[in-house]
Amino acid sequence: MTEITPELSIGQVAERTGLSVYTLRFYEREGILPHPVPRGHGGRRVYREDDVEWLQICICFRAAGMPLPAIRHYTELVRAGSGNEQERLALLLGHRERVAQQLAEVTRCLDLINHKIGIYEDHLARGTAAELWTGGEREPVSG
Amino acid sequence: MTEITPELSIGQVAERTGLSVYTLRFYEREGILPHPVPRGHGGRRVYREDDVEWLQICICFRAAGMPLPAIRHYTELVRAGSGNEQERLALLLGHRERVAQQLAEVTRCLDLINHKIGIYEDHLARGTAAELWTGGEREPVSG
DNA sequence: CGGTGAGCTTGAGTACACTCCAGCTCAAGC
DNA sequence: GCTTGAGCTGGAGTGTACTCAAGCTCACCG
Repeated sequence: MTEITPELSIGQVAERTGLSVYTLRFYEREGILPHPVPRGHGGRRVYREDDVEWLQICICFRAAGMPLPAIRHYTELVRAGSGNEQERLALLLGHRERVAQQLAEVTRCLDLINHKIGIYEDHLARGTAAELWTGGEREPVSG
Repeated sequence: MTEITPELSIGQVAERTGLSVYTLRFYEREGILPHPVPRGHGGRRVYREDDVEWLQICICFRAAGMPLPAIRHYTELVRAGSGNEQERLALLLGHRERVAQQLAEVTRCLDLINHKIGIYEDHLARGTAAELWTGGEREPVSG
């Protein structure tokens, strides 16, 4: 199914994920990967495409504000194998709620920024910029 | 226009904004407020509703991942008065881009979580949970 | 066979954003 | 008049998530 390249060095994983090699080693120490990365010649880490995919999920979780301990917790559940799917589901549901909240917050912020940008563009266009602080600047909040 | 309460203590501002008094003092030190907070009897900070509004904007910016130095920069432009509206606009436009990116990322993450939740709910409903890791777990990434 | 480059480990250092402590001042209540 | 509570200052401490340093091993290249 897959093309080739079953094995990846830490440098290649860094390149693919955008994480630094430092961070990859750090994540391994932190138990963020569902299994210890096997070592090849000279003790070098040997990653596989699976690991890159997993890391991309983790990156996504991180981007949504999931702290490393929570990711580790999820990882541990997966590592423990089947039998705890309820728990995994609960964890995901909880996280979904937090992400949805964050999404709402960020959206609200974007609205605010757009509103402010509109005011600045408007006033700059007609040269009434001097009144921005006492007039327009406060508008987004109070109204 | 406003009801009453033209003056607020740091404790009241903390209550209204959800920030701690520590954070409020910290933000002042960091130059996050557009003017030094005046002091009343016994050197106590005297805030006004304006400040609460400004802080709420800052909280919004923070929630969208704007670092404190960037907020300070914006604050400084506002503090400097009129004449730098182009710069403020540029700053806002730049920040909007970052926020939009973050929004896309968080949305993508929410999709991923929803996808995973769907898989777990599905499999739990029909008792095929044992195959999740080798089957469903990787699906959200590879497909 | 010496240098370069990628990787290894342990452990320390950094950046950011708070968070708290010690020791102080007031004002009000009992 | 003493305690309590809210606030003050300067500076130290904390938690999170990296990030880097020192000193090492290999494999490869000229």
